Amino acid sequence: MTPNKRKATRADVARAAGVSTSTVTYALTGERSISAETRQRIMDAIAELNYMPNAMAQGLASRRSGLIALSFPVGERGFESSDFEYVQAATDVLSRAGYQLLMWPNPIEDVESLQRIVSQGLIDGVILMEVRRQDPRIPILQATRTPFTLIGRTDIEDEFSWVDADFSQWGPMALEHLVGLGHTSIAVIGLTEDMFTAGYGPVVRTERDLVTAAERLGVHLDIERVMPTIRAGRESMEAMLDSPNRPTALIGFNQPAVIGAIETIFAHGLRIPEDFSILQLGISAEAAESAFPPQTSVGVDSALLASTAANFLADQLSGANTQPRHFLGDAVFTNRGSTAVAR
Amino acid sequence: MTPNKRKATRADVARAAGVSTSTVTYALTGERSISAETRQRIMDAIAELNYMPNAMAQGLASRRSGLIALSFPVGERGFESSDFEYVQAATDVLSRAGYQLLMWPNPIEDVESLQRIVSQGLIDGVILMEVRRQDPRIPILQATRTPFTLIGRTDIEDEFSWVDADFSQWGPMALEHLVGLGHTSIAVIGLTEDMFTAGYGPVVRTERDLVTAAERLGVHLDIERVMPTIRAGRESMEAMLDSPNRPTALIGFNQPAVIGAIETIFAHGLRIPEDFSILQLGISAEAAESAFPPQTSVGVDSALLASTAANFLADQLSGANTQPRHFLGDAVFTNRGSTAVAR
DNA sequence: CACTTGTATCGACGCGCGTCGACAGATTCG
DNA sequence: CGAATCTGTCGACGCGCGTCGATACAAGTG
Repeated sequence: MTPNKRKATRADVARAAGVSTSTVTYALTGERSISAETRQRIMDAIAELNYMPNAMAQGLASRRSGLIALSFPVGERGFESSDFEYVQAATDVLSRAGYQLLMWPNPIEDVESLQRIVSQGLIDGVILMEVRRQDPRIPILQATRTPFTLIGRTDIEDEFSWVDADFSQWGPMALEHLVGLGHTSIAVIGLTEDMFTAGYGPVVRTERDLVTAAERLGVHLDIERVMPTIRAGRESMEAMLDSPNRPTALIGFNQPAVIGAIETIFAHGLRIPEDFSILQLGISAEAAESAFPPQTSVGVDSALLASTAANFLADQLSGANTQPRHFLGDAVFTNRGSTAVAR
Repeated sequence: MTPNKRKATRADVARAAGVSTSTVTYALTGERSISAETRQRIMDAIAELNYMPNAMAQGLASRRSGLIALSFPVGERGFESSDFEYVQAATDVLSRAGYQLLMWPNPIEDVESLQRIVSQGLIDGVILMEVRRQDPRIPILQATRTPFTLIGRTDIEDEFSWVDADFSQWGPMALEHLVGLGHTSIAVIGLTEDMFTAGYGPVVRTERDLVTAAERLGVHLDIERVMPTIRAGRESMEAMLDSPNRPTALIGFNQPAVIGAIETIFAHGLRIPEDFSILQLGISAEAAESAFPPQTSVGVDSALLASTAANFLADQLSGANTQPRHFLGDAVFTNRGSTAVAR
């Protein structure tokens, strides 16, 4: 309550407690043993003076900032609401481990900025989102010896710690659900090929696994690769509804396009799910629930991925675990009522 | 390319350039005049050594960290996708001004954590989101003399810098659009009263202004205050569709509830917008466009709000402007086709 | 009892930078 | 032409903390 002009420093506490400044530090960090009564005197002085260690000075002396950057490039596809689930989950874990999260929404290509911020010693570690098969951010982090963890995978999988969805489960799980409802001709709205190759590898396998599962289950698949726009989705669905082997269900792996597809389905006088079933892959819970109708989905628990990644990084920084670690998140099926028995 | 063990420091640069360390600093900051040739020698040495000032040391010496915290409490209503628009816009402005954005998703009530982080001297300023009429975060920031700017308003408006939507425009603008289309009985799905009073004042006025505008325009308003859930929205709309003075249009100020309302409208065999018009207030562009059908809306340019707030704070920190500043963002009408002429 | 081990504390130094006072030389002014 | 001012540079110090070696003393060891 007394209006101190200056913030209390370690020296003030030492003076008030009648000890030396290093003793204050040891009482706080526990790096060396301190008698109970001395510690108590120090704690009293700290409470009295409202002392709080200066983060900058700690960082300078200890060479650790307590800051972790989260690189989530906004890129061409913009935000999805699931991105926030990542941020939230990572923040929770990291703040419990004593770290703060720094936002880093710069594009993947903006390597100079990344270079700058890690060279400044401002950051103890980095979590990378939207990882590409060959990601330009990684060489920089390696060169500066900055610990990092990926949410996603690169072409080289073994050298770094990463977490990712187990995409191989998505196709089979989605198909089995629809086939179980009696669908035999199923449309797939995926992404254009260049977005796959520019993007990252495991996603490509999703489609391959879809085809394999379709052959095994003996159903017909009509795979369309469309741009992630509402318009492209409309046109694509229009074509499929006019085709001879007209599908009765849709697996979507491209949110904007699926929105267009839904419009087209309604425009044809079809009801969802009575006349046409929809199942989306990798859609966030929020988006799935606020759509009309709410979308049944197969995806991953993104909060789990993010918190696992955060834990990997925290362990690495504390020295608890230096080896690269990997985590594949199981596919999660959520029925929200947008699929039904085939007519 | 040479594998330096240690990071280059200011002393290394000084040695390489044959000057003193302080001269290096002055060459970098421009605080004192430096001859062109000396500056060039220093710049060469910097490039050669790949020198980058240490952020912690700079922070310690200058008492400024270059970090700005963004407090966006997640609270009971969770994320909206528009939240990301704020983050993105604020980051852009601040990074241009040389600041980094720190995420601070802790709840409003978690004042000890806030207290801690600002007392540590880790943060130069704070941007507050989800501001309440009496916000517990503000006294803490004042006590620690931490500059801050609000996105939203408190009961006391004049003492702090803030930016906010001009809610008073929303109701009239929405109503005039609908009345212009011939609607005379209009439903309103708003928030429950306790969420208003717990929340912040200006929102309350939105509703008052709606009523005033309705009287002026001579139309009938059916205002429902419902919980922000899909279920509550269904029930509310169900009741309104059964009422004698059945509305032909809906003004929504409660996204989850409107989703439920839309389901109900479809369930009654009504088409949007042919049989029933919908206009939403304060919905983010992303949410409005990914809804079915895309939602015509009246709201605010949230990116503009956020970047204005960021500019206010940056100016305050640079000493360019110490006075509190205010900004009211004009209402923005976006026609996405969910309204039509009344039948 | 002499010696090692352990406990509790102090003092000095370094982390890398910003800033202030001092100073030599060049320039301007009356 | 001497004094005042300006330009360019140096050296020393402080920011607040972590850490290491030294020290004084108590407790355990043979």
